[in-house]
Amino acid sequence: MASTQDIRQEFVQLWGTMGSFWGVSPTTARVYGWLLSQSEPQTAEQCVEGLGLSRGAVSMACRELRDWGLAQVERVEGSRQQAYRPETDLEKAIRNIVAMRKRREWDPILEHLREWLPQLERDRSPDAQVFRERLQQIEGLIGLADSMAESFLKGGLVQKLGLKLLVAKASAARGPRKKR
Amino acid sequence: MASTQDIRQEFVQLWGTMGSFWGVSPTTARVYGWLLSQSEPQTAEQCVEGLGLSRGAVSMACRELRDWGLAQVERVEGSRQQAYRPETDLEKAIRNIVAMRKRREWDPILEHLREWLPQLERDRSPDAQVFRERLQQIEGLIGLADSMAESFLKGGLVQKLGLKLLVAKASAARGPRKKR
DNA sequence: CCGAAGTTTCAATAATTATTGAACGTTTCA
DNA sequence: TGAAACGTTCAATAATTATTGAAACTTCGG
Repeated sequence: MASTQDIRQEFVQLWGTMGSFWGVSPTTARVYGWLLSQSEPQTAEQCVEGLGLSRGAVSMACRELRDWGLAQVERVEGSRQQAYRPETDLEKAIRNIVAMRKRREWDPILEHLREWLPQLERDRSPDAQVFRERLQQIEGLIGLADSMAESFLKGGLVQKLGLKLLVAKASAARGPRKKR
Repeated sequence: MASTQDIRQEFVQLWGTMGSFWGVSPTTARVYGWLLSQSEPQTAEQCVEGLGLSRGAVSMACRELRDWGLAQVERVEGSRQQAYRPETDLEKAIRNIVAMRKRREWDPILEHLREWLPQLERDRSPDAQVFRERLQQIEGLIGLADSMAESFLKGGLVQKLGLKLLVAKASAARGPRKKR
């Protein structure tokens, strides 16, 4: 049967594979997972030992975590060491990630689309017409996603929408029983 | 000034960089972009010429697009060639992508979490306690994301929620004028 | 059944991305 | 001020992922 230590390692590994999902390297994600799995803030040394990474890799991962607002650095009492405290409010963590990816990735795409659309209007060929319509559709959809992201960043979309969905899900489960 | 051809190339390139966003290789994403940018379904040969890719790469990209439900294959009249027609309903496209990623990536994570949680209860140390609470939080949040994804897949979340947001956005723009 | 036209496969290679570790900084305190 | 303890950087290297292209396969008309 798996010990807490085993599960911790498996969790850290799994969490690492999700790195690409939110745009960081597996190592950075693993370090965040490691921090989350511990009750106390961890020093770089502890991360090195726990994860089998090089000193440099831990340093870079922790810096990236700080850039994303996913960890804070603290001084350890009576030592020169630093310890990293993870952001444990996951909704806040997600909000930080969404904000950064939106700024870095979506916003430039929207800009490009809005720059291209007027230029395409000058070409009256049916082919260019279709292309323009497609870009317009894309612009609309990404614009919508952008609004949703913004709304999420401002308030608690998760609270409002999430609760509604959970209630709906619960009542659906209560009513017609699960098939099979 | 940029011609339609130039813009098409830039768009295809940009679209390619978004591949990692939804979990396919840049080439696959570029081929989808190319198909979207054309008014008529394209043969493999046309993709090769338009994108400067090898025959094999186009073949693999198109297969992946079919797997994701993002393109259909059609026979060309009076020829043995095939032509690829892209899914142009973008909401449907997104739904396909969400469905596949959910199945491939989120669902296994949820399974693991639900397998680990009971095992952690046997360890009564305060450390394991904290770890368990963190995993519980994660499980709750991913579970919520899962419900939201499911709701999106079933009905038109975009229609319902999107319209609401668009209206809110429009009225905000009407009221207080844009700053600067 | 043959061969031409087209498509797919996959081992080899190229390109990209992640990781290391040794050298360089910085801080602290005797 | 010096040296020990710790942190950071980045060029070199390793690992991973994407792409090619030549060989194998399929389909179809004659």
